[in-house]
Amino acid sequence: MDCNCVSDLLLPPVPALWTPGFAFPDWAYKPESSPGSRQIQLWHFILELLQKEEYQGVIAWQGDYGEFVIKDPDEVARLWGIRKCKPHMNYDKLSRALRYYYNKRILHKTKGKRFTYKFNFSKVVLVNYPILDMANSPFFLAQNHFNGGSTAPDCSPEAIQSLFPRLPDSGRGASLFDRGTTAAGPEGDKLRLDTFPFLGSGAPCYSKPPSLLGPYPRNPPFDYPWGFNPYLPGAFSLNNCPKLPPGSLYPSQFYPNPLQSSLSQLPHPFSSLIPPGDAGGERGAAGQTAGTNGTAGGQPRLCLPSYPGSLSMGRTDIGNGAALGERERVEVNPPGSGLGLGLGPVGLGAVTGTGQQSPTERRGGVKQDPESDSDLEITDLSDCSSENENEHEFSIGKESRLASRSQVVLDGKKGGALPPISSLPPPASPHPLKTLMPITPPPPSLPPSLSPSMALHERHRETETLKMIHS
DNA sequence: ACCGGAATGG
DNA sequence: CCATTCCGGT
Repeated sequence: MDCNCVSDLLLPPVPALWTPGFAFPDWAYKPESSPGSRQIQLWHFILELLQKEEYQGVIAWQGDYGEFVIKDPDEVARLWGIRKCKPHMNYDKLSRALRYYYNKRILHKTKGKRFTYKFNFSKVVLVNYPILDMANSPFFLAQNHFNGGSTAPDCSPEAIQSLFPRLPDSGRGASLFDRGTTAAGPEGDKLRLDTFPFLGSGAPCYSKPPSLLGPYPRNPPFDYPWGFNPYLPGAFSLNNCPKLPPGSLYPSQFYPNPLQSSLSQLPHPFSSLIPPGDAGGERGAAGQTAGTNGTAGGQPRLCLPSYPGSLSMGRTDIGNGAALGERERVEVNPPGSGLGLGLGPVGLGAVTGTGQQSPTERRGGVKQDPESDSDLEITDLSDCSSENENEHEFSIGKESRLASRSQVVLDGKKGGALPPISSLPPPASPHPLKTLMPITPPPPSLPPSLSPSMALHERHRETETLKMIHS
């Protein structure tokens, strides 16, 4: 049968980013993930749901960073079934699939809490547009921390390099890579770490990525080498971008673009660049329609390459755009390179007090008690280990390959489907910040010092401090 | 509810 | 590879 899944429909021509001076690697333009444009993956889907307000009654972030609760398992399964054209999908099966992620370290179960899982992004690397992504990725922010700052994120040159295959080297200025004397193939180039101060190895570990450092674009914490400065309006010529359909749950090709989402979260200049018209597109799942605005998913709005589902970060991949393999990846966690991004947990209290969760309590089982995890950020060492014995870093007993793979995860999507600022709830929001934040990741509980009311810069300071303490 | 093995399919 | 489906076991 041909269930008419939306996913089958509209597979838009590959989007592309034409921003001059900001070339993306070939793979970035690939519609889906590298390896043969796979189908949507469950965890991608989960993330998608999570970032959509419409589904908060069904699944939502809750608890620790990266932790989410499936409030309505059946519904989630149903949605997944629709997406995959598997009419007989049910939570049992879906959960089986989720369980497979344990080994891959993409997810793990939060024991003791029903229907609660947690993304493990500590090893996850945002591939596409790391810089911005990191800014948005609460996981990234948080987990680096939580998983023991020790668990360094991939800051190794290799890792980073793999992240920036051959990025922008826009006109002026330094290129991302040091084209060394010796010719460097796609593999030979060395990424200049200094390019990403916040990733920097020697550099100070910012508790937050640049884009979160300050409320306004005014003074970027640092300069962006290749002349690209996300804070500057010209950074992304959104105007020239071909638009894509809203990051809908369906066509995976439409994965929200990190970059864009990042923009949407950036202060005015950028957010305003984002074309309105967004989400909504869903066919109100189970009736919970997109309250936002029912604009059918007709209008495009992405201008970046769609999210490559599972890009492999293997540096080799890059040159050959096509067959990216997920083959052996670079050891991403070189023992020595540990430096974490030290990103603070700060999710910028987006949600803290907001109505992130709709009372769709279900089966009276799902506890909604953020407190349980709400200890300090630091506490979370448990995180992956919530029970996860073998969390001892990577060396997954199984296959190191798996491990690396999970890091590959790139995000892609995290913020993308955020409703355009314009469609966000009225400014009524208590905190201005809120608008800047991803609705997605709710920092369940912030240390007092990080309360949303705190000025951003203050927080930054604060975070820095914490960071120092931690170290 | 949750787990993970096994078989199977795309 | 990534699920999907089934299923026995906790």
